Amino acid sequence: MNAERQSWKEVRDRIRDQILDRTYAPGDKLPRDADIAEQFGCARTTVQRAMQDLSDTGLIERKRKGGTHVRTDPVSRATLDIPITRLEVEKSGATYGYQLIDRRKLPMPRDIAAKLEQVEPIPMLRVQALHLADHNPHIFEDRWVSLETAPEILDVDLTRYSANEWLVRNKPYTRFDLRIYAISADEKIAKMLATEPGSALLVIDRTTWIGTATITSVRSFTVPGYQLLASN
Amino acid sequence: MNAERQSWKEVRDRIRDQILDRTYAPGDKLPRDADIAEQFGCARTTVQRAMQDLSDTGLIERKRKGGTHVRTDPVSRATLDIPITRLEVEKSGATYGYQLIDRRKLPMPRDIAAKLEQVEPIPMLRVQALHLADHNPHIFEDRWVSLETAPEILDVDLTRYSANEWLVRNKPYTRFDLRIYAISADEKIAKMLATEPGSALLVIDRTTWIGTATITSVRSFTVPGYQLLASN
DNA sequence: TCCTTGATTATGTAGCTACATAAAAATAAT
DNA sequence: ATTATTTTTATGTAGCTACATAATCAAGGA
Repeated sequence: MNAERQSWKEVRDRIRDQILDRTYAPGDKLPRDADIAEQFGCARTTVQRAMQDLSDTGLIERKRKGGTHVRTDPVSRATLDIPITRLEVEKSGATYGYQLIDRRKLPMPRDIAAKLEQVEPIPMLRVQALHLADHNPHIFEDRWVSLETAPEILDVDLTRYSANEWLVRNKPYTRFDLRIYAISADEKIAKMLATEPGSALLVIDRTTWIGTATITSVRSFTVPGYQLLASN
Repeated sequence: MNAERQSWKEVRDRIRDQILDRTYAPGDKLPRDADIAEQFGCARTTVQRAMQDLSDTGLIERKRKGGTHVRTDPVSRATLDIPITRLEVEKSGATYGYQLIDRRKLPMPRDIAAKLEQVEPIPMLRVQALHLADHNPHIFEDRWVSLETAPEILDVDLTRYSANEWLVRNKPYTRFDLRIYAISADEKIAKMLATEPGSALLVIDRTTWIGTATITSVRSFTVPGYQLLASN
């Protein structure tokens, strides 16, 4: 007869349970996929999928020939979703507003060049804009856009549409880089976000590439109290 | 004869390219997996794997019977790795140091209860500790540990080993929740981190569960200048 | 002893088939 | 017309086989 079909998620959970209850302690070697498959009465494919998932989430480590080991130092691997700012605001139930502060072609400053991993200076458009939630400042973004990769941005009416939105829709990236930190608001930023100079702000630096070509680099200054959420 | 074997990653990249070059624009419906498979001369399984990956990274959306569509509002999905603090410090090349500030059984305060999604008050251990990098303050952690889920923590010598490390090694979680924000350092925290009151700090709130049982909730105050990195 | 080379082996991946499942579309019943 | 039911269909998943690949281990040679 045949055992019940079991999904790889069930198998994953059972293996995870065995790790949690110390059947397999940190550092221990797990049996070969084939053996586990036999033990569970399922196909090796299924075990492989389960193992792959456990490996992805950082609970185990797998090496060809070396076998599977329970990680001694499991990492917390969280998924961070960064949506378009407008959608984020609207999802919270607030009315979204947008305001262009400045837009001009400028030579690429040194620090931006570094972030873009760009040696040759390329023409760029600098766009500063404010995102509002219920008419209150929400995020101030200071953005540099490559005019080599995205020259069409020059024809976009940035007083009406945010570069954020236009780029995300029209210039999909293949790679990006995030940097999250806190700063004290200086005079200018404080005024922009209608807060006090010196208040602590969460800043999100994001740079995107398509292939090796640079698209854009943004520094987003969030309003005091802003929180980034993640989970698994 | 047979076409060359192709990996699902190649297939994924080719499909992604077609999306990037607007063969399939945002909102467009992609052909059925089977048709793409035929077009590419590979098995449907391979296309399925490729599609699954594109779906995971937020570029496309898939629905049974509904088919596959290019997302109109692609999300940036980043993976955030949060290692054990000691390893993070050591990886940066600095010497790690640890210092227990306080450790006591306390009734569970209201805000912690909320974070733990805990209705009934349970006995908890509060642990405050400082992580050092090259003898300088690096992260100050304010932690609440459930004595129901992790009673063994009472037997751990927390003056020598950090609760962070002990928990991560001994109490694997099945779920966690992250919250990242910025605060201005108050007197106490400033002193702890050897910085000025009012400086902007990145704070990481992390709560973990095993099943529905709560394990711990930590608030980590990072030293000024601390950065969280993520990428895809 | 050290280095190279080759065999071994556990995981990784592709292709196939078969069936499950959700959702849309078509049809029947009210 | 509107609702309920059935059929259709595209994705999702499991199991199988076959082969690829990387890491390890063992054997052989300088």
